[in-house]
Amino acid sequence: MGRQPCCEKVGLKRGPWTLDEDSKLMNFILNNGIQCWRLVPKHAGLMRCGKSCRLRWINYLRPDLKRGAFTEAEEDMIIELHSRLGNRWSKIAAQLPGRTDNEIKNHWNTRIKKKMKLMGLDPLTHKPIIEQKDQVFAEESDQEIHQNLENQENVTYQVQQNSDGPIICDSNDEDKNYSFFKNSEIGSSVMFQIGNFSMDPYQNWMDHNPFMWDGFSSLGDNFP
DNA sequence: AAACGTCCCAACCGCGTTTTC
DNA sequence: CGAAAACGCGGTTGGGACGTT
Repeated sequence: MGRQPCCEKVGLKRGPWTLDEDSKLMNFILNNGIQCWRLVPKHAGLMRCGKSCRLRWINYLRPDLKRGAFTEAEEDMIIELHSRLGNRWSKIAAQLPGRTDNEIKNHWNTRIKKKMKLMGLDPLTHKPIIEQKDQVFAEESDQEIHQNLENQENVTYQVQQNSDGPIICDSNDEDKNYSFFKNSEIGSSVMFQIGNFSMDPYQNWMDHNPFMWDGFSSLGDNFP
């Protein structure tokens, strides 16, 4: 023995909701609340399954939905939350009043992903995308890293402007310039903790670059 | 104006978890 | 306690809207 089936599977309507269906569902829920989604379509006079009613209510009919375009602040928050929570859209939506998980997911897939790629960031990892020419640096630098490892603890580079945008320069060797930090502030310094470098230069970059959403760390441990 | 391509989003699908019997 | 349905979530898709050729 288990639960009763949620609805009769035959004869159910699918596809886009009509105004009449919306009206019936809205009126029923506003007058009766939600006790059991299985019973909602039956009592509201709808030929839909409870699951479909639930989705329609949550994503479209709920009176507290904000609707309209996402603001810059909302986008920033989504990016930050995604970097911490990954594709846990319902958790992300819980931090954005009036927005649904479906809405945020759609916005992420259609807008924010592209925006991040344009910024040179991988939407999956939120870390800079290493281009082909940078990979040459990464490969060449491996040997150098190990040489430095024997000589000093930290290596400092400075971010400078050239015709192609920000580059970092080895402060100890003016001939060595690397087009690596495209979103970095001109004049800032970059210090690698050489002692923590591994054999994999790509992993080194992932683990030790100093530009990883530091501004968001203030949000602390308020998230589950 | 028509054909085609791209974008966007509502809705569906399938799966893991929770709840109920 | 196990079985089965409800629930909730994330991935995917269908098709309308819009832009481009």
